[in-house]
Amino acid sequence: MAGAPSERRLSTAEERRETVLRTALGAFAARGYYGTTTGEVAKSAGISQAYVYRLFPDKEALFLSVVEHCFARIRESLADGVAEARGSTPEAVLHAMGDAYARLIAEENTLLLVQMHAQCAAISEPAVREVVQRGVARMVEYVRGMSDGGEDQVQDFFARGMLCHLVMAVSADDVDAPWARTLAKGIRHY
Amino acid sequence: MAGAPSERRLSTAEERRETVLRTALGAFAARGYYGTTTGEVAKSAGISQAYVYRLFPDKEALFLSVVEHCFARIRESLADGVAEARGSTPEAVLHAMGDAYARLIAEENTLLLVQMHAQCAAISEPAVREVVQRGVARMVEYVRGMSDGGEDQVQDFFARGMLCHLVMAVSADDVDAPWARTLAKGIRHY
DNA sequence: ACCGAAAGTGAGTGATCGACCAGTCATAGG
DNA sequence: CCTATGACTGGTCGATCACTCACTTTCGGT
Repeated sequence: MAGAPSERRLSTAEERRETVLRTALGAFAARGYYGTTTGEVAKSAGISQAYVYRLFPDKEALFLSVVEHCFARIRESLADGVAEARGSTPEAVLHAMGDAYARLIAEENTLLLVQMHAQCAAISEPAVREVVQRGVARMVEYVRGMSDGGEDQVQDFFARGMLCHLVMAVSADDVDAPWARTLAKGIRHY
Repeated sequence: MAGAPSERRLSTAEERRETVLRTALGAFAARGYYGTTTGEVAKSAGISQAYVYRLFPDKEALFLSVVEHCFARIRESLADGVAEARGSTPEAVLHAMGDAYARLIAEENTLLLVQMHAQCAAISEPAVREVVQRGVARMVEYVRGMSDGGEDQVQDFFARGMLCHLVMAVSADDVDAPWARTLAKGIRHY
């Protein structure tokens, strides 16, 4: 495959690890930590199930990697939002961040779904809870720091983000009904 | 059946079904639909695993019953809130509803946790999605109708409700840090 | 051409899952 | 007391789970 002689930075195993990470993201997005099997992940990554365990110590570590990758991607998109509205009012910065986030999950809604599943798994899986706590903590402080918004503004920002989870869970934007329109109002899905 | 001389409304099987429903609520609250086994439910209900399948056709039906029971309990608490602020301004009614909901999940946070897991399971389990859609739809219309609030007010109400999920998932009220205080601010946990 | 290391897999391990069935036990009506 | 009915369980089924290991293939360096 692409026997490119020039700039190959990653070892082949490292490339595989990234492939598995990406496809595992899709798998975990659908059925979560408990509902996803390592066999499914392997299959969708095009490798044997045994090799998953060469790339990651166990299922939990794989899931944690996926969740962390997910947080990183979201942070990047928030940074994009900040870049668009640098130095504006807190309201403008928060709006730009929300918009960037909306664009991100519009083109890759698995990120949002993994967030949901991670929060669910955090309930009774200490290792997951720790990662989610750190991820959320960092995100809150980033949003606060970059927007210079007040407590209520920052809180509203995350409340609105969580509302996206509900909208996605019930497919509110596929439903043509008043209740669905109320929930999804103003949530841009590009 | 019901040959009981005194006031026994439910047949014994019906009683058992309710017992299983209550304990299953606790089990599903912890590990969700995929992560909870019928064996665990049976054990915590004090019956054999086989008998779970006499009371419910399968695991899915049991989970759906739990979720529906959950929605019903929440609706009751919203009604309590309405009763406290009948005829007031939309803001007052919404606040009373939120307060009643907060009291409910303070004394039985499993209801909140099941809601989270139900939304996650709704992603790839059509039957669950249907139940959650109906439950949420009914809730939105109830809140709108009773509060007479505008679209934005109703939407904010549910956004705030979803924020509770995040607060619970990361145990924000057990963490003494600015980010946690920002998220949990104003969320009454009695 | 050869070799050592890394990439990758087939074939399993024991454990546990949801679901089922044959049967035991308690009880109420006659 | 007898018997029919409903509550309830032990034992087990095939499938599937996370995880392991012995093994083969690929490939870069010399």
